[in-house]
Amino acid sequence: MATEKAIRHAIVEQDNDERAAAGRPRSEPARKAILDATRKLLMHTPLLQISIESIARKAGVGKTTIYRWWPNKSSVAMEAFLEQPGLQHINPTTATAAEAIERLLENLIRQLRGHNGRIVAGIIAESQSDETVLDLLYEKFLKERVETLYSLIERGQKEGDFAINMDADIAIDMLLGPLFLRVLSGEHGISQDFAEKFPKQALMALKA
Amino acid sequence: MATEKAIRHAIVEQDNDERAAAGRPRSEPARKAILDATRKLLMHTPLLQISIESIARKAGVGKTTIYRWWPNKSSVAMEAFLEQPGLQHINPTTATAAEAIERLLENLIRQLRGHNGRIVAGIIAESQSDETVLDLLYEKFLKERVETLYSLIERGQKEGDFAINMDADIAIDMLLGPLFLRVLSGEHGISQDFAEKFPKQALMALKA
Amino acid sequence: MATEKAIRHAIVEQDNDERAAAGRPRSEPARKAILDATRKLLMHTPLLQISIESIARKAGVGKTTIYRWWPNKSSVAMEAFLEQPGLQHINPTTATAAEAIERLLENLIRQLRGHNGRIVAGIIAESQSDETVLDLLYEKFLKERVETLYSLIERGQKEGDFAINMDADIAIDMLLGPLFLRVLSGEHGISQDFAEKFPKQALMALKA
Amino acid sequence: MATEKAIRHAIVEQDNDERAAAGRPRSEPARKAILDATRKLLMHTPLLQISIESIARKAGVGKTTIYRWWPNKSSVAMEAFLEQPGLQHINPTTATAAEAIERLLENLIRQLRGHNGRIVAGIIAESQSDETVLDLLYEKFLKERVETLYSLIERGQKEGDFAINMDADIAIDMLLGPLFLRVLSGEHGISQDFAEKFPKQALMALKA
DNA sequence: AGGTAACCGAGACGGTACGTCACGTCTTTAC
DNA sequence: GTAAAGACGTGACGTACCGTCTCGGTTACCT
Repeated sequence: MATEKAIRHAIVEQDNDERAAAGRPRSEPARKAILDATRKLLMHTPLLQISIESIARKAGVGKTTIYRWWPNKSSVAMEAFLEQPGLQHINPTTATAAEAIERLLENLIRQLRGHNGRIVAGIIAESQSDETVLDLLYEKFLKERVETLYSLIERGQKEGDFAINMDADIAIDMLLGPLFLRVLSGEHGISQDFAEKFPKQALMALKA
Repeated sequence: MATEKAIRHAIVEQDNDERAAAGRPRSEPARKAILDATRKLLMHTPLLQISIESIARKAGVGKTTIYRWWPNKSSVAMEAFLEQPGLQHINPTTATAAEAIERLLENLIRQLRGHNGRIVAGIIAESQSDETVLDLLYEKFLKERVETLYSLIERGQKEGDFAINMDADIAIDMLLGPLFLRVLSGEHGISQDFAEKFPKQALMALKA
Repeated sequence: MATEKAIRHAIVEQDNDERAAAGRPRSEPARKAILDATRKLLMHTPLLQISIESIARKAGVGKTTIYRWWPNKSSVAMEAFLEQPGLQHINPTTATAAEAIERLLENLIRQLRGHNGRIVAGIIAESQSDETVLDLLYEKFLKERVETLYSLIERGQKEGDFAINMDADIAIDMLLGPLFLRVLSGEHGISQDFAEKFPKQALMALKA
Repeated sequence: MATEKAIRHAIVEQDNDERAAAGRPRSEPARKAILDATRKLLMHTPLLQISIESIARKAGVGKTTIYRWWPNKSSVAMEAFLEQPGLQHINPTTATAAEAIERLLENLIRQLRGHNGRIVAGIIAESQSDETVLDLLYEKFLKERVETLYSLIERGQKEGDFAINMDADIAIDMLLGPLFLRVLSGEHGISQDFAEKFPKQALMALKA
């Protein structure tokens, strides 16, 4: 059923080129109020302790309006998270694959520090009882970055910069794993020290 | 209060050499029933969806008995998890630091595949709203392994096997991060392919 | 506002001799669909459990169309009930007042057995939180019968058939009370046995 | 399920002679608070418009505590109604059956005037979608009175005071029907005028 | 013929209440 | 003092309807 709603949602999002559907159209103010309220709550409360009711209350919105458009609170949190400015993936264009990966990691670290880290951690936590949430997080946030990393690693290998006997999937895990480990490790997430040292050290590990 | 109980618990566990406290002693059958029931529930249900009530029901035990000895369900799950055979840390004694790390990783992977991975993932998820749980997981399960890795990395660096300009903390993250990433990534956790390739590839990354 | 709508409704019904109002006229098919759907739902569901939404759904009609013409579901149910054939009051013309009353009661019993009884019971029940509904039921269904009974009782008293020291209002209650008591008593409403015996026995009670 | 709870309730009520059941006993203050709150709400609100939540709120009690002991709000209302002083049935002992019936009716009228009438009307209304409620009302309130009337009518017939060709069931309906009709007729229920005249006139109807 | 007014279906909206579940605490009897 | 049992106040769940609203579209009368 979660899937059903997610699909409906996706369809509604996409068929804006066709003529408007019958009935009163979705309220944009309500949508914004919900996502704003969610973002504000996520500032100082772990997702697990946030309830749909508290979001509805804070947004001045009926519970049903939330349930009509999102299957669960993780999805709301995810949309609130993804809608922020500065979260789009930018494909780094640099001379070498190594440099591009370094930029990508720096960028990702910047995006996952502070509140955002807490939010992502909350979503991952919640996903442990609902796989579709995790899939959505991958699809909407990670996929582009992973695919970019994949091609960069291949390029680096072809150009002789990176070890040739290296599984790309595992290499990607070694680039992203430490990040998420820190994000999930509570307290203050990614430290300044880690943010500075990790991209360079990760690259070293890929070198031939 | 969680902390208070955890401490009481620790004391109770350790003062078995002192004279017995007054009153009826703790019921060992009840303790076992609780942990058994928890393990069975964890086989096919994510921790998030398990309730203290369901554990009590399944164990044929009063809720109070659980609350008396554990501060929350994550702690129960953790004790159920740690009490299994084959989970102790074994300090690998081999010729080289590299080989020792490889053994340690292989061992850890073996311990985190299947159900155990789901349990650990559940505990990490739950920890997002309660830091003490994460601390306990580190203390009881990860600490020894991390410390061993730490000294092995230092030894490898001294012996010239590992890169000298490498932050040990980050290196450890690169060894453990991919593991936990897989464990948390749902579905079937650590794949056979990953299990075989990762330890070797991780070591490559440390090499000078 | 309920009153307002009821009044508007009444006007609309009656001013068919005046020139038609501007704008699209009321849709007769929609009106019929609503009343039909209501009747069908009332066959196997108590009024209390029927919702405006379920009527609209079943009738293939917008909720607004119902709210535009009826103030609440009891009014819809009542119109659905009253629109049936065989429910009009027929003033019995017989030699004696006693016989006329007997005919009237027999007729009323016939009209209130089966589904109709359940519907009336539902309307009375609903009326406990909205007096206007009860008023409407009296006005549209009971009034004529009560007035007829009133004059028949007076006639019977004048002709010496009925006790002279008898309050007519109370006498009417004794004629109608048992009927509605049975109708409201659930299960199967008015039994065959009651239907046969009551009119005669009620008359006995009026005799001088 | 309603039945299940009602049965449980009944059992709990009756086995007070056996030894106390395990577990924390039912809270008498909570029970009283619930019934008091219900009575107060019924003073100025029809039962249909009262919600379990409003009762719980007013009583300072959890919703579950109500659901634990009563299957629906009608049952709560009924117990609140029946627990009042002066509602017990008193078997009138007088010289003649006629006088006894007159006393019984006077007593019943007294018990059903004012608020109590509204409450009973609300219960009957609610019962239209749940037969068990009506059964309970009969069992706990009406049964004794009906049985007493039954034997009084028989006695009156034997003694030659009442018409012999009279169905006792229907006679009882003619005694009680008008009462309930008035109670259900909204506004102010049983009028002073009715209260004074009805018992005598009803008796006249039974006379031979 | 075009304008306009009221209708129609669809369905989103802010609400209220539902009946259930689990929480963590408490109060009882029994061991 | 611990244990099982189970009631307690609390609060969130996800659902059903409420009565209102806002759309695009329709249908009749009135210029």
